Amino acid sequence: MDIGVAPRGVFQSRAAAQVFTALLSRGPMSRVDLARHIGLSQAAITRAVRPLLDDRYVAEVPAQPDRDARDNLIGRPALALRVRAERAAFIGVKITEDEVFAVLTDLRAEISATRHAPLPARDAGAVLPVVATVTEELRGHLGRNQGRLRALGVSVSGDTDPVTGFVRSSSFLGWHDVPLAYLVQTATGVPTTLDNDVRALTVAEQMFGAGAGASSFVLVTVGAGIGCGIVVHDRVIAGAHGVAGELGHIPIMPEDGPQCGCGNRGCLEAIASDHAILRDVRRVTGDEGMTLGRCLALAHQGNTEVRAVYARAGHAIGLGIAAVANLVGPSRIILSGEGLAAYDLLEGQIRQVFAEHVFGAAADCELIVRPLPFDEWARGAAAIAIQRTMTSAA
Amino acid sequence: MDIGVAPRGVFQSRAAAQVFTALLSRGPMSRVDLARHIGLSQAAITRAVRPLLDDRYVAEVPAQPDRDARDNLIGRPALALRVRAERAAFIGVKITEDEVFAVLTDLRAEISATRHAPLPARDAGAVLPVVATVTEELRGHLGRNQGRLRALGVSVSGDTDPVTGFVRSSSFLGWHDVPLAYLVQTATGVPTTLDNDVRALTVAEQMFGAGAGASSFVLVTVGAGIGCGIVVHDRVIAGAHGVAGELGHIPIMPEDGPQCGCGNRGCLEAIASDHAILRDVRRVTGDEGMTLGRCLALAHQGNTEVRAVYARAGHAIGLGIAAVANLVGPSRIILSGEGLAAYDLLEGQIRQVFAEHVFGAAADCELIVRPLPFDEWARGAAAIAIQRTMTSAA
DNA sequence: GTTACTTTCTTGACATTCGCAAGAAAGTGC
DNA sequence: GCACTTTCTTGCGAATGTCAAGAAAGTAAC
Repeated sequence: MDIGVAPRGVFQSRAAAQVFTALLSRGPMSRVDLARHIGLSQAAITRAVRPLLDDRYVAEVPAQPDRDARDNLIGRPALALRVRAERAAFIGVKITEDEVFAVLTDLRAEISATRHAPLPARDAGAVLPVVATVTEELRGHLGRNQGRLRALGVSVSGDTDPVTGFVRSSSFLGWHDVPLAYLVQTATGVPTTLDNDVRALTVAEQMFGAGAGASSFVLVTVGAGIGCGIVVHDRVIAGAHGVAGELGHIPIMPEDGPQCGCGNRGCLEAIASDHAILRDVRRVTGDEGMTLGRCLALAHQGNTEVRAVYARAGHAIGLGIAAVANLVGPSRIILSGEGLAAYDLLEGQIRQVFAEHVFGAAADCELIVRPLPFDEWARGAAAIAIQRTMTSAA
Repeated sequence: MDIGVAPRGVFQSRAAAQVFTALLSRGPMSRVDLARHIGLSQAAITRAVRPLLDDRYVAEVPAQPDRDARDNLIGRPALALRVRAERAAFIGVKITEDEVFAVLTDLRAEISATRHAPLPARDAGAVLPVVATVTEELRGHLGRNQGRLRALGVSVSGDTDPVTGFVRSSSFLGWHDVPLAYLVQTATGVPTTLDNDVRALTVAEQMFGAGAGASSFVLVTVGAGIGCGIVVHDRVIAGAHGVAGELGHIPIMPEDGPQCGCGNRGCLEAIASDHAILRDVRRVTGDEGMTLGRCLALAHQGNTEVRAVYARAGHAIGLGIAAVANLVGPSRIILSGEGLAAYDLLEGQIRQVFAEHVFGAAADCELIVRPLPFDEWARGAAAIAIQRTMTSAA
């Protein structure tokens, strides 16, 4: 029932917020293009843009050359509007089970500094000082032409409530009902937003990445777990009860598949996560000291049994994304992961199985592979903070 | 990019359309309740309601007794507003491979007359006269206190384009690029809208059925095929390329499952559709003359092998809806089907397997079983016509 | 019965926002 | 310098919505 509510964020009018969002995710544009794009008249755009110029959130740039048609040379040259990305700074923090990744970004979520720090323990008492420290360090990197630090976004895996800022439960961290946003805010003094890590990454891709411009797309992350963010009708699906995109736990081999941490057999995550691959390679090689890095090396050396493990994983992922594609019919699927080194081993299988099992016109969806290292996850948290601060009613 | 466009349908203002829609799907309400519900001020509601009263689309009714609290006795009694369902009439037509089902309905999609007619052949030339005939017969049932016939909705299975009114392809009917809406409109003289049959049924459930009030839900239909309509963010997912909700073709037993018509192995539809069940029962009984009715009878008599066939189908459906639930996290799942007689055989397995494989809080979603006979499918087509006519910009 | 009280509904004044249309601005091409 | 084209701006009116005051319609108490 959000018809009529105008998400305006820090801006005076809803139109201004729309203009700003369009410029953020689609890049510099003239007022005419903005009008076409947003569906308002040029007059409305002119009026909406003025306060953005006054507040120095956007600037006019002469024009883009626009190499193709020379049509563009006749008539009054357009002035493009671009976001002044340096106008504000944000920090994004992704908390994993053993490490904290933090980035300092501008308004466009471009990273200007990064910090990693190991976690001595997983409880909130141990995590908070680390977050406070990296925040303080990143703050030190703020130049004087870099706008003040506006907000901080934190993301963790698990069930989070973005509204109250509580981590309802996070199995990786072993947390239950932790008021993380409040704790981080008091520890750092920076206004803090919290969200699920995959949702944050999805929002980042939607605003600034491969999802920009698509009203529906799916982001799949393969790594320690298997995550999935689904955007439909221009919004991330949140799930009526806070759970959605659990691609990792759809049944792929429910009869005879490996045991999953959730209690079932044959979940995608039990077949294709890093942990599952490591487990299977240890089994086929009999080497209990096996590491992920050596798994990769063996596969690249041509070890048939190890390659078969990766093939099975790729097969399972292909089935999983075919299921998503058949159900939601996205315009794009973005495949990404923390451990990107294995892509060459997985991609062939994934694409082939996907192509086999996707139905009808759903096959027209693009399959994009986009390795997203851990810093990108922290960037996702920053994107959440940007979105919440700049374009959401609060 | 539909921000800002105001779907107003036949009404003057967007607010009026919102009021009408709320009254349609949530039943009679006072102006105060409407204001709370829609998120407008009472003043705005008063103004929006007046033309609806003038045009006799809604009427004031004294009040509902509201049995619970006696709080409601103090203060000025509220006047409830109800839709005058008899104000307009609609016809819904569902075309299957061998029969046409048609219903005459009022504004609330309540059925006042039905017609079935067999199809002599499947080509459009054979279907159109039948549609024209049943339409004319239903028109004859229009009483003089029943408002004039406003629109007609047709639904078929397959890939349809609601905007142009073309059936892009329908494998059941063997049609490709048939301008069905135009053809029906010229054959009957009634403004016609076309949509996919499952999407139509989903809209009907959303407006008038078990999906009313839920901003996300999933409708699963089991029968000749396996269909699925997904509502997220208050809208049916359409799919970027026109395909979505293809639950029937998600891989359940891709390794060793039965062959599906789509070319793959182990699609849900190849395991749990009527046809698949019939095929399997024929195999285990060795009786090639087996019919669906006798399958049911055998199962009810306790035939272990036949019951196992149904159990496998229920198992597969349970896995399928668990996959949907894990991905989109709906607040409800409505299980329905053309052939409802088998529910008692399937439901136990479905619920058990679903409960096993649904992840975390996604398990909080309600699982509602709602047999929907064929007339309800025709009603769905009428609901599409109602929605398109009354509440959509066009 | 009259009066106090509570809630619903209505109405007038005002604010916001947008589109339309006219025109100002800023180029190219001749 | 002039014709032309496209972009941007501005004045005005229409639509829509909120706020606040008050009218309306009942119950409850005296």
